[in-house]
Amino acid sequence: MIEPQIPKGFRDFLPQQMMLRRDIMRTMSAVFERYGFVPLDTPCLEYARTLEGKYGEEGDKLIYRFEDRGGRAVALRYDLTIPLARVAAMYQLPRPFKRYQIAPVWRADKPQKGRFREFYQCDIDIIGESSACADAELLCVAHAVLQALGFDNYLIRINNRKILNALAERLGIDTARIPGFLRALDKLDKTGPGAVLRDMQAQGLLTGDAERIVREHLLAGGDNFEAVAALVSGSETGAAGLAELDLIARVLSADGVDGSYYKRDISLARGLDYYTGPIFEVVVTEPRIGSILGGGRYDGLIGLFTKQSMPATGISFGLERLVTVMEELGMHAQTNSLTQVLVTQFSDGLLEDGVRLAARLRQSGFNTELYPAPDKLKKQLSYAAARGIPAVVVLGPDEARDERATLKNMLTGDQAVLEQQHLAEAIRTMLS
RNA sequence: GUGGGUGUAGCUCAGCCGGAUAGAGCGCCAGGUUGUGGCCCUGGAGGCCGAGGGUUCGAACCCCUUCACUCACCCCA
Repeated sequence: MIEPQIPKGFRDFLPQQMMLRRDIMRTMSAVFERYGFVPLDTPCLEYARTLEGKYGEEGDKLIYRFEDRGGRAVALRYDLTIPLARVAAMYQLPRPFKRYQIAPVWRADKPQKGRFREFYQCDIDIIGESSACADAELLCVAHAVLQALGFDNYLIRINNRKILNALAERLGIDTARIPGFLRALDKLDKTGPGAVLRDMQAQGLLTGDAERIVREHLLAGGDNFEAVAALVSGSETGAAGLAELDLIARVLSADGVDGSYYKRDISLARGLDYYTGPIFEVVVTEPRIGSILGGGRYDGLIGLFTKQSMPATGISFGLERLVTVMEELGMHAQTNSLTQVLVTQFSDGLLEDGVRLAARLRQSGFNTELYPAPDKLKKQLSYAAARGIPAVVVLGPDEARDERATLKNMLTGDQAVLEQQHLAEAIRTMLS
């Protein structure tokens, strides 16, 4: 006997969980399509060189990489963005190109709460449009998806790499050290200003008057976004970044997104190296699970795969995290079955009658099961009750003799004997 | 990659300083009700106490090793 096991960080999705996941994916797809996004899929396997060097030092270590039988270096996709960039470079797509993709990605990470080695991302991206209007639309979609799923307790954090770069420049931090600067800054709401300052000092980032500026503008408390904005508005990059965020706010507001759902946040940095403009993250307050969505503009990325450079922006929902939050908050009714009607089987002699009746009910549009054996009625009713099947049709010798059947409502316990030809109508009424 | 925690029935767990046939609740199966679920009552099945080694008269309990799971850090969805 082989001990049944699955690799660490990988999971089976049993029906109960699969139904929740499927519902979330359907809701998302519907919203995506309502905003004009079209579906796309790419292989799970890419050549390693396609993925490597795109995610920063930490990211590269988490790529599942191996050699195929022909000795080629291949890798499981780490996200959906790089494969999209590859696609955008390989095909002549109409632009702006708006696609969505819901698919698993793999990271050789150590699993923990809400974090797995195989997990699903749900991405929307807009390629070929440099206006921040495109970024804003992504956030409108994000908001619409979360609303459609029943979320209310979340915050869309918005920042801009241009502003951060202008800030770094103002502080005299050279380009090579910006990632470390951002990493330190990103921890502001987690570890507090003191720790951030110490981190920056330890990295030797703060020379000249930089430390004073950081203390007074970034870590002083109050509206540090405004303070930094004032600091960088003189620089061309900084001003451009600020203008983009203004445009985004205008679009969100006009789309009817309440101001309480989003916030400009100077400490949002995002880990990936490839972001160049507006960046986003959505956090939920209740289960502390990190972000449920992340993304931003990556204008330079597609240029890595083709001479023709192309602006692009995108966001990614973490399906697992949405599921975790929805489960912990009891936001979704759990079901064990999608069956609407169970036809009981009374005895061998009534087998064909049962099959025929079930077939007719299916033709009428009901998800219908015929109980698979002539067990005791008690057992058949328990089967329906345990799965939450709302309607049971009992077809015994008495009923069969004169083309009738007993319809039982499992929620109320009510039942009635009906002509078989009136069953469908009665079930429809019962289920509505 | 670093550091904690936990492994006992299908599930959630109890089992005090080592002591006899290892327990509970839930679930499952059967019966009470030979054509009726949920509630109630009765009974039943189901455990190499994660694995290996050691200490001991005696180990689920103590020690070592190992594996698995889990949480946190780093980073991220």
